[in-house]
Amino acid sequence: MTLVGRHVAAAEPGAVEPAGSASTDRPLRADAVRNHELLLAAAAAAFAARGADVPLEDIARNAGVGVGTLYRHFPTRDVLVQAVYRHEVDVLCESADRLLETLPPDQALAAWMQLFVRHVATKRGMLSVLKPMMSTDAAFYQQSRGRAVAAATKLLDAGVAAGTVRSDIRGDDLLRAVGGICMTTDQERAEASERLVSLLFDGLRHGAASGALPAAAS
Amino acid sequence: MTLVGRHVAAAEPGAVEPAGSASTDRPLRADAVRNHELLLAAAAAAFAARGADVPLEDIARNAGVGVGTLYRHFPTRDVLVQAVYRHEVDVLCESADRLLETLPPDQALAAWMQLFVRHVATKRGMLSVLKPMMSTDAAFYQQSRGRAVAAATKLLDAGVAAGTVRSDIRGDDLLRAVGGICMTTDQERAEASERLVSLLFDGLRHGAASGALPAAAS
DNA sequence: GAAGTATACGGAGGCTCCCTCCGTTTTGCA
DNA sequence: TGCAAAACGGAGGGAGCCTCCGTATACTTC
Repeated sequence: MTLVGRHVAAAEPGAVEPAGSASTDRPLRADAVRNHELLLAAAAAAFAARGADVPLEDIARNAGVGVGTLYRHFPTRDVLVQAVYRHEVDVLCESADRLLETLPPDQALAAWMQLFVRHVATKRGMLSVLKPMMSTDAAFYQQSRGRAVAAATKLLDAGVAAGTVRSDIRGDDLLRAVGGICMTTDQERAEASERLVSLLFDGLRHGAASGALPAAAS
Repeated sequence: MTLVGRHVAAAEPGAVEPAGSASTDRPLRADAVRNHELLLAAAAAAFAARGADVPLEDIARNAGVGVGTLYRHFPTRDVLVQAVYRHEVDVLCESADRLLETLPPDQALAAWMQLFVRHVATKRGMLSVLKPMMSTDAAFYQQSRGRAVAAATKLLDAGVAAGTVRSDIRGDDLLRAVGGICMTTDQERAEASERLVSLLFDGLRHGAASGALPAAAS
């Protein structure tokens, strides 16, 4: 998980720094990096538990940090929401690689789909803020989606190569399907989503090549 | 400008009392009716001028009324927003009848289309609140739209009957077109919308049954 | 039209949350 | 080890929210 962008500047929501690349400014001090991460984690938990309207002071307190620090890192509630969102997507996408290293492709895919369900469930509280921002700052969200699609594609491709996953499903289709299931499922019963998604996964295995050329389908 | 949802007490939106019509309960006292209308007017003006985040206290003050009174009539910001919206649609639809009584059908239609432009322009500030509510309470907004379509249809039909408006356009098409123009037009220049809409109107006259060309209405 | 009563009004007050400001602490560098 | 620069923290002044209850006003009845 890369981090350490640079000191987050003005309140421009939309100019969130991609943290990985070396930045033009001097690097953050060690304590600043630590607090940035603590705040991100506390915010994610708070948004998930209590919606996007949680008092920022609570988030600061839970992060073990003063409000001043919170505002220095995230001058605006919107900036914080976006940062949390981006961070969660980062984690999700990176976990795809990690899963591929430790599990057979199809199992990695199954596990990742479940992670995705959790991911969406966690975001639900933020939705009321996220949705308006999606039209305001469409590019940002498009990009996040793109990364998720790339991760899904990678997993699918690995499964196809191993012959354990069918080859006629694209990454964006998969994402749409899983996302749709999460959306329509009852709020409180995330476990229903998980079941439905694992059902979907079984579908993905059906008709896998198993070493031979995949059967045609549409 | 940074919005940020205030701590909003949960309350049932949905039960908005029209106040004008006789209700099943005992009728409102005269001063209550008056204040209800004053508040509605003040809220409409405030939302249009300063967005849906205006302090409710300001609205109360501009209505010449105490906050307590505002909260008695509209326990929630959402309730107030919905009430304003409904009221504006009411006014718009009623004006269709009034225009038909005082003007030739085609001029009534032209005038109404311009009113509609103003209507949309006025609503723009409320959009940030209105949009989320539209998914929450879709039936309500569907119904509002239905009434607007009915009004448009009535005007079109009158024009067709008089032979001054072409007959191949339906009410909902017209509304979609005008609404679309208002949406895509630049925020500040409502006057551009008005010009585009009057252009649209000229199109409506083209191919009308009779060849007579009435003078343009303002 | 006077008296009585249900209704409605108003705004002070208590509370929550926001966000800035600046004295204090920590970090990294020489 | 000493010293800036960077970062921290939280007190404090505002702004809005919403409730509560004493006061005023509108209907009703006689």
